Parts: sequence; structure tokens; C-alpha cells
Amino acid sequence: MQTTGWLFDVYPLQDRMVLWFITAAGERLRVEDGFPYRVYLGGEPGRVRSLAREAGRRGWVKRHYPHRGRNLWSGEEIPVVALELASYAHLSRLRGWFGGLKDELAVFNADLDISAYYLYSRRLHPCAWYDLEAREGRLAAITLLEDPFAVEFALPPLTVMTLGLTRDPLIPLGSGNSVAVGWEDRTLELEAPDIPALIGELAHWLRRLDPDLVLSDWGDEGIIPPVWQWSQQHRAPLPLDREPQPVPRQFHGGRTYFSYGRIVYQGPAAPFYGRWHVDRRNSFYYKESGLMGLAQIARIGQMPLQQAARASPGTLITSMQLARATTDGILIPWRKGAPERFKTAAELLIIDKGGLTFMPPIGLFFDVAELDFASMYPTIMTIHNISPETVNCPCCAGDGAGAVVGEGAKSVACDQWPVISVYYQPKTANRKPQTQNPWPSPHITPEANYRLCRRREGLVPRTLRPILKLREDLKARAKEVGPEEGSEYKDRQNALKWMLVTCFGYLGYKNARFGRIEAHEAVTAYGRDKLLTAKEICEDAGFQVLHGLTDCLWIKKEGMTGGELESLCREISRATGVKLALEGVYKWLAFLPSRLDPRRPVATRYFGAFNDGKLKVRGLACRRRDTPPLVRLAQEALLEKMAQASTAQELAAMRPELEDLAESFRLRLREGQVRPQDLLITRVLSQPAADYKVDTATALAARQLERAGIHLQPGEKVRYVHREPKRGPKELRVQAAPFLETLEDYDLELYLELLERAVEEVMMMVLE
DNA sequence: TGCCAGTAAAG
DNA sequence: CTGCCTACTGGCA
Repeated sequence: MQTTGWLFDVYPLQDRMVLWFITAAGERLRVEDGFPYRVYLGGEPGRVRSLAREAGRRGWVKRHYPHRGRNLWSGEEIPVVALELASYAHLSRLRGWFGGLKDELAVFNADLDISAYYLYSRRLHPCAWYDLEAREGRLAAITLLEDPFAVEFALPPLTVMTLGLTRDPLIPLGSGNSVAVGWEDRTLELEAPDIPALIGELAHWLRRLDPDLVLSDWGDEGIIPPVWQWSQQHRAPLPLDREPQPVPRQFHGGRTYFSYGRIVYQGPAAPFYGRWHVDRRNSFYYKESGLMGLAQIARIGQMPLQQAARASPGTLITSMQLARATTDGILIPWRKGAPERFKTAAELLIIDKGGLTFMPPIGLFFDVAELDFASMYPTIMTIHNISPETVNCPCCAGDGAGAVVGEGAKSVACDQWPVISVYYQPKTANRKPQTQNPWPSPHITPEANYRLCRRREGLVPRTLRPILKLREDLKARAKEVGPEEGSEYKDRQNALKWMLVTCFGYLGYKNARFGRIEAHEAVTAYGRDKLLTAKEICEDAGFQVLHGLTDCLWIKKEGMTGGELESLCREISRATGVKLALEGVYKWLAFLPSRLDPRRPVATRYFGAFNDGKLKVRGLACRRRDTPPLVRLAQEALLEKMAQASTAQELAAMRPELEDLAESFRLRLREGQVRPQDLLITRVLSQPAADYKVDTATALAARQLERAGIHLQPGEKVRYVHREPKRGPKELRVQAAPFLETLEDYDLELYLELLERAVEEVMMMVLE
């Protein structure tokens, strides 16, 4: 049978892959494809062959044969033996066996996700159209019909069913919570106490609607696990999957991990087989960029959509690097064992120089332009060829570039590095001459003088290049079609942004598959260099540089014009190789002082209004998730009002009105005209409730929940209201959500204080 | 009052 | 897919 189909779902089953397509005619088509998982083994040839034979005798390996693959680090082709697994279940046994051997074995491609490995090997992309031929349910031929990096693509029509809880997700299903099922514009509440009836109803609607997509709130943790467990207990069939064969379904518990310096909790996953289950409360990418964003990253990340929905940006970018490597014939080293040791203080010093900061002057400024480098770090990696294997590569070692490289350079540099935060005094006279040659040679990195490969383009640049291109195209397209139709393109480019940001972060992680500290260091060094170059060009053009932060500059000049700014951007883009764009011109912009030392500015707290009336607010109370909604609303209301003013006079004239606004919020608090939800403070639990040494409100709230039988993992959120403080024991100082029905009072003083700080934060910039 | 545990932001 | 730095608050000795 020949047909055109859109690749919808992919998953492994015993020794083969199952693929679901939505055909052009709207049919849901299931086909199987035999795919042997291949592990590659390198080392002493005789020993490798005998190990392969032994694995065959044990029944784990179906066949083995000599093969050649490329070593990531040297770029050279090396002989290996390919082992084809008899069943996917043998993969962990094989790994366990290899792990126990004492040999100097090089094991490759042993820890890849099976679906992703299949997609890489077959060069298939989910959510794309194919010409395919199937015989007796087996895939016979398949041809990709579109460019996975295309700006335009669409989803076929999907049948959608929604699932949700009727009450707070912390209340378990069956202990006061119920399920809400929705389709088209209808919703139905299914009462939980009568369990067989609930399962029956749910099964009925799944069968009747046969949804392609089940879009849930809290489905992964709150709905599917108990519902599935009940269906097993009561032997009541529940067709979560389209897959006719029995599938393994276990709800492995959630994970807590660190990412970008903060603790994150990822709940357990409950994927379906042959249809999509996306829990929008358990999906970073859905929250960030919706279903089109998910489809976008599944396509280019070559990862089944349900996996992509639950993946972090790091997983996605790693998947793209693995896909690139597989396609290029690069062998992927097996990362066995536990994470490595923590970084030493010296290593931290090396990595964490980070972005350059020019400190802003405190106060209110008018007619300020903001210039931002677009995707600065990923662009640097791409144009300078920075990748783990290109830094001080062996292949260019003899080229006599004349630079100090490698181990030596690292130890020299430490004390010589400049202070990263420069207390910058804006100046218009006595400018330094422009840097002539910002780096000694295009192949030698600034500061540390590492040598970059000039023979091979690195894996990271090869991976990033098409993503950067697509993101630029999507941005341009969004601008072209306007805000209405542009939102879909914006969502998609936003999804890509997170992959790009994380790619840089991953270079600095020892434990990342493609990380290397020197590469990370090289990127930030180029970044500092480029920001400095930009500053100097601005000053040469007569601009005053007020503030700079990693990849942004805030500048001003009397009587500056749009054209002048555009040509300034062009010049800097040309000089640095990274596109610098005008973010906008502010009518007014405020840089805030430190709260601890009011004479000192802080780099990351500022707010202002652009010429078009749009606000940009960073670091203020309303941007923090631990600010109660009432306080956030108050600050936002003040800012919205202020955004209407253009001049110092207009702003000053607004003062009485702003005072009234603030007073109205104070009054609401004093008179108790607030809903408990508006007083909720949300915080992330950094450790198990019992481990807290200090009785912070967070710890008290978490313990209160524990007593009610609700156990939160580190990385999960706690929400609570501060109660009247003088009412006896500590346990009563806060009241945790969801138990707010019984809330009798709140700590008026504390909330007034929080409100006052938020008001003061913005009002201090409005002159009397 | 000072120290330090705990938490969050912008890039 | 696994420990940025800096600013700030508040409990506790």
C-alpha cells in the first residue's frame, strides 16, 4: 500500500519500532519497522571479536560484523565491531556486562534512547509528511517530503480531548477531587467516589472520541496513575492507548535535579501509545510555546512529541547533537557510571567569569536606546567554530600558530583576568582609541588564547547553524505577517531560543555529553570582547553608554535619530560578526539602586517605557514568583499608569494619581477585601521538608502539608499565606494552599510591608 | 547586631 | 542529561 502520511507517534515494542501516521485521507495508520539496536565496540580486535561471540552465545546479540566509525575527538575513522541486539530488553544486560569487564573497552552508542536512535538512523523527523509504502503492516519504504527546518508547516486536523481535576491538584483523586473531561466546547465532571463508574465513563469517552491528543492538567501525576491502577484492580478496560498489543506501563516516580543553578522537579510521565498525552502542567515547552512549539522541537530534535513535551531544553539540544553525530557517522561514547565529582573552587573561577557588565548610573533617563546582540553565544560558537572537539584539537596542533595553548595557558591566566564587573562611569570625552584587532588571530581565543580547529567544523556549530537560521527566518516571518498571525511563528522561535541558550550552558558542564570547560570559557571570552567592541564603537560615534549586560547595551545621545542607530547597529554587527539589533528607544528608563547600599546600582533591576508605550520590566517585585498576586497587581497597575508618561514633567504630574492607586491597594488589604489566593506566596522547595534547619515560612508550609499527608519533593512548589503572627505556635504562622477555606486572618503588617516595598520600588523614580 | 541559610532574577 | 553569580530577606545566636 502506497500512501502519504504525517509521522505522528513512534515507540519501541520488544524488537521492533511501531510508527503511527495520519494519512492524507485522515486515516490513523499503524506500521511496524524492524530496527536492530546497534552498539559499537572498539579496542584490541581479537578481544572485541571474542566478546561479540560471547554476547551472541548469551542470546543478547543477534549478529555482529566489522564496521568503521568516526572518533569525535580526533575526527579519524576507526575500526569497530557492530553488535545487533536481539531485543531492546537486552540493552541493559549488555551494558551491565560491559560495565563489569576490566578491559580497556571503547563502547559506543550504548545509551541512546531507542526511539530517538531509530529516528536518527532512519533520518526520520516526527511531525513531518512522508511518502510511504506498507506491506502487511510493515514499513517497506519511506521518503521525507519536506524540509524539517522549513519555516512553514502545519498540523493535520487532530481530535482533542481535555482532562483536568475539579479541585487543587494537591488533593488526591478519590479523596475529594474529581476528573473533568472535555471535548469541543463541552465538559463533564466524573465523580471519583464511584470508581468502577468513573473508569467506565472515561473508557466510554476515550472509545467514542478516539482522541489523537489528550491535553491534560496534572494528568501525568494526578489523574492517569490512579485511574490506571483502578482499572487494573477492577479489571475494567481503559483504552488509553491505540496500540493493540500490551504495553509496558509503569509510573516511575518524579525526578529532582539541578539545572542552571536551580532545583527543578519533573513529575512522572504517563505517555500513551499511538495517541498523544500532553500534560500542560508538566511540560516546559508546552507552557513556553504551545503545541506548535512542541511540534517544532519534535521535528528538528528528532524525538517523539510526547517525549519532547516532557523534555528539558538540554535534552532537546543534546538530542540534536546526537542526531548530527549519528548522521555524520560519529561514534557516541558511552557515558557509564554516576555523575562526576563536584567542581572545585578553582574550576568554578575559570568557568564563571561569564558575561561582562557595565554598571548603570542610578536614576531616571530619557530617550535611551537599547541594542541587543541576537543569539550572541550560539552565534559565537558557530562563527568561531567553538565545540568540545575543536578547542586545542590534535589535528591542528602542529600548525605553528605560535600561541600558548592547553594546560599552560589555563594556569597562567587566573590572576591576570580583569575584574568582571566594571563600575562604569559614563563619559563622552577622553575616549580610548578603538580596539584594532580584537583577537590575536581568528583562530586564537581572547584572554585564554586557546587554539580553535581550522580543519573541521565542530559538532556544536554544525548543530547550531540550521537552528540559528530557522530562528532568524521565524522572527522575520513573524514581523512580516503582524502580531495576529505572527504568534505561531513567535512561539516556534521561542522554543528554539531555549535550545540555543542551553547549548551554551551545557558546554560548561563536565557531565554533559558534549561539554568542555575550555569551550565554555572561549565563548564567554569572545562575548566580553564583542560587548567591549560594541561599547567602544558607540562611544566613537558620540554615544554615551549607560549600561551593558552580557549582550545588551543601553546608550543615548542628544538628538539621535533612527537612521543613526540603524547604521550604528550595522557597524557593530560587521565588526563583531554577531547581529546587533535595536530593541527599542525608551521614552524613559529607570536604573535602580541596591537595597542594601542605596548609593550602589544593581545591574539587573530596571524598568522603562518604550516610545510605543510598551513596558520593559526586569528584576522588580512583579517579576518574582514569590510576590503575592495582590502586590504584583499593584505594582503592575502603577507601571501601566507610568507608561503613559513621556517626559519628566508628565511623570511628576502623575504623582498624586499614583499615590491614590497605591492607597487603594492598601485599603483593600486593611479592609480585608482580598481573596486568599491573592495573598499566596509561591516558593520552590529546595530540600525535603524535614531537612530545613531554619523555620522559614516555606519550611513551615511544607511541614503543614506533610501533616495532611501531602509529601512534596524538592523542586516542587509550595504556596502559603502568612497568618496573624502573634497567634501562638509556629505551626500556625502560615497556612498552606490548598487548605485556605479555613483561613481566618492574615498578617496585615507583613502584606502592607510587601506592598509598600513594591510601591516604593517604582515610585522612588517619580520626582515630587 | 551580625552571620548565614534560603531563595530568586537577568543574561 | 546532574551545583552560574549576585542581591536580598529573615531566622537565629
